[in-house]
Amino acid sequence: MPELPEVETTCRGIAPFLIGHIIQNIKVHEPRLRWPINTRVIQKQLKNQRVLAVSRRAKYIIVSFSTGNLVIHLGMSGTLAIVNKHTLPRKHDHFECFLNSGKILRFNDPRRFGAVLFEQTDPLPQLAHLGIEPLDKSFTVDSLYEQTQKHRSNIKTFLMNQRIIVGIGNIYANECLFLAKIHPQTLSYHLSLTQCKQLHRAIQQVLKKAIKSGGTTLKDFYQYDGKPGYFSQALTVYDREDQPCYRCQSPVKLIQLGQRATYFCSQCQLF
DNA sequence: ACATTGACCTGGGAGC
DNA sequence: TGCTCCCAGGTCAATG
Repeated sequence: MPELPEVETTCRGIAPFLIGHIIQNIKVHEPRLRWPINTRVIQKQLKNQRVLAVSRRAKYIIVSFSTGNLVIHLGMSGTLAIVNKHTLPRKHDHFECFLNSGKILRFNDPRRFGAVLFEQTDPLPQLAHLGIEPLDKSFTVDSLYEQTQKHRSNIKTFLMNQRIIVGIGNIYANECLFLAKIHPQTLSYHLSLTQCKQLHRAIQQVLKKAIKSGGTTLKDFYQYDGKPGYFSQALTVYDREDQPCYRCQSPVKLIQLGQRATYFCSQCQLF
């Protein structure tokens, strides 16, 4: 579930509890995530190490140590939480880091699509093929337009392709296209420069606003302190099939694109 | 080199 | 109440 705003929210939330603190112990309750957790390696590399930095790249969270990096992906249903040491583990708590402050960093993930890896190589192999950060200065209208001309898929699938732009998943792809008034089935190379301008603006606006709201909680996502994200209340088309469009009142449509639910207004969003 | 499809998992809701 | 079916925010390997 977690897209860029949720990962960013999580990252900002846990960072103050981690940076400068020492990992005293690690427990792996369930190593069978997307890639199996190598418990022995993680124990050896993290134990008694100080956290130097916490950062985000695409939908990955990177916790840096002098020995290497812990790379965490939340998959579809993963959350990270900071809890006190007496808080009992819940079902699907797969991984825990015990800090010298008495706090625990816990990774919970019912569907186990997430990942926890330790990497010593730089650059990190998981991140090698990732595209541009949409909130970065380098993400410009021109760079977006150039990319749209290079690809053959519809613009919604394009937006979700992590090799092109990172961090946008199904919810925010729908939301961005609604705000930009672009039909999701538009072929990316048919977009005009003007449409790219609108889309560029929409992407930054939607993501920034979602981060401010603490992300979107539909079902599984919670912030590091257990609070939900409040952007759900600001969703304009996602999960609103047959409900009136906030701009023109015509019913929001639902179609499948690239096997994903795609919501849009057929009156407002044009080719 | 692209774009598209199925597979990986569990849980919750709808329908019977 | 309980069963089955379908759906879910992501990614990657295997196809075309």
